[in-house]
Amino acid sequence: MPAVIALKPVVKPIFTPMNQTNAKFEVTCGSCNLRELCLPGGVGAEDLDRVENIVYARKRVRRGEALFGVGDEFRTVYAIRSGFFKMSLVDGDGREQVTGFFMGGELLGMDGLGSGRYNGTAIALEDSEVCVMPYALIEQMAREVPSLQRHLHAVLAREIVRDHGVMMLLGSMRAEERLAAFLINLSKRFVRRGYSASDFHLRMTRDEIGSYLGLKLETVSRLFSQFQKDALIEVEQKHVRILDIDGLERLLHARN
Amino acid sequence: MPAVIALKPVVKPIFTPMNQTNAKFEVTCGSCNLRELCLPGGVGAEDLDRVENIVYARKRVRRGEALFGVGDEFRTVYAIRSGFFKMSLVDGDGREQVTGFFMGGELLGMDGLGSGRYNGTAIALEDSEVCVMPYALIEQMAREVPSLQRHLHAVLAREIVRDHGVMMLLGSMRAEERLAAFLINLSKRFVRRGYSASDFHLRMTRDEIGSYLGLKLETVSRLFSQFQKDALIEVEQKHVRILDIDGLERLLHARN
DNA sequence: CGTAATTTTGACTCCGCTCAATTGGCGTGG
DNA sequence: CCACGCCAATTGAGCGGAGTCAAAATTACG
Repeated sequence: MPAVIALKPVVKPIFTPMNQTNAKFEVTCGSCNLRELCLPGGVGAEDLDRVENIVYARKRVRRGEALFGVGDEFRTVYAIRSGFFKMSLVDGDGREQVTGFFMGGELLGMDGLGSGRYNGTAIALEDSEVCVMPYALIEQMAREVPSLQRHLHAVLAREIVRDHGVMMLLGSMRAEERLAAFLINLSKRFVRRGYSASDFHLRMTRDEIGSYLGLKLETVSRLFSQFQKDALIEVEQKHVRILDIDGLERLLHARN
Repeated sequence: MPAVIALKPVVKPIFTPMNQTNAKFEVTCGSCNLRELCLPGGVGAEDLDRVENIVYARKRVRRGEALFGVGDEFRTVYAIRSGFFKMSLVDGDGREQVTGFFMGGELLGMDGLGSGRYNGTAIALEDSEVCVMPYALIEQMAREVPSLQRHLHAVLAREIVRDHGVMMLLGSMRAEERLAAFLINLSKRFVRRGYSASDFHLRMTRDEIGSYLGLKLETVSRLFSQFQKDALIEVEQKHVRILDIDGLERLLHARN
């Protein structure tokens, strides 16, 4: 604890609270129901009170707003407390690529760590709240708490593994397989957070889904219609109900 | 130093030298010309002699052999001392996806860190030599040497950024743009290692290039032929000479 | 309540895939 | 050393899946 307190002054002046009430937190990591999914994942109770001090502030991000943008100086990592985000890249020619969708307990901004600047833009797809964790504090704490260090590495590695999965999806699946994989993935992640596995609200547009899956929005829309015709799902705008998850799985694993 | 020595016995029994002479290293990190690209990248001279102890052994891998395979227990990270590797994934249906090609100074195996098992297979595309670095040692040393910790994180983050680049490539580029991007990327990496930017030997097959780029081998072959017809490159089997790098760049950034 | 944004659907096109045949390299063994 | 066989690469012909362009329908939002 003392070491952390000692470090804070160094970091503090940099982080001027941007727009919101963040002084005292109603919820600490210890009582946060997303803890297991989040950065303090593998940290035992004995170290948790120290690790909690990593959370420097809370920040609200309104739907449509950017949490950070490409090229912004990297200083902090964000944990999603509530809400939903997309991460995207734009190359020199204005081409957008959505690299992922993120929900409660997941971490944003770690890719900035390589170059000192965020490599992509994080945009809230609904009103959200994040925990602000200065990287300097994480670094410091990771040295002192091995379980945190281990978990931090695991989180980074898991992001790499996830990306490889997306590469496989983009590199070797057909359009309908991609959408099936996408729906199954969303379903699983909702379940882990206590929501329905079969009934959920898409927070992103067809265009954003298409960008993520390497398809055009028209193709995504057609596939939704076709899945509905095949009694795999029910879609009404952004509301999706999965009727036949096994059917989706079969579609996904169908050789050819 | 004492701490490291103390740790070694714990780890040692696990790592029985597999097939090669690895007792004494002719080359240490300090005198390795790939150091800047490698794990000890940002580590100053004062800490280098300690960090060097991370390299537990050297290992030779013959062309075609696997350095590790999917599902193998994760214990070590490998740094490529010489040679060339491909990393690939196979999903349940036998579908292969090449997730990357790796050369001198680059790290292999870090994705295993998330789950305790390697997530993909690393196969040597030419006779190669790697430095074997037990993760337990890296972890330990990262706690003691902040510059190593920082660099380790940076390396992980850069892999994520790289993967996002590939996602953009797969998700929103046309075939010829993909191949142009691929050639430009290879060229840059060869240059950093002191090889020719314009004249190199592809160590992978058309099929492997295709897998990486989300294309079929026939398409890759046709594109090589077309690039040659357009006087952008000269190809003869695995030998490539870039004649017009600007032309390739233009092709890459041509909107539509 | 009106305007903009998103989604759906249709018709047509074209890029990259499939299938197939041929050529070329390279290592192995007679 | 050459012939054989195997694997990699090239090239062609034809096809089909996803993209493009366009218009209409529905919804979201100020």
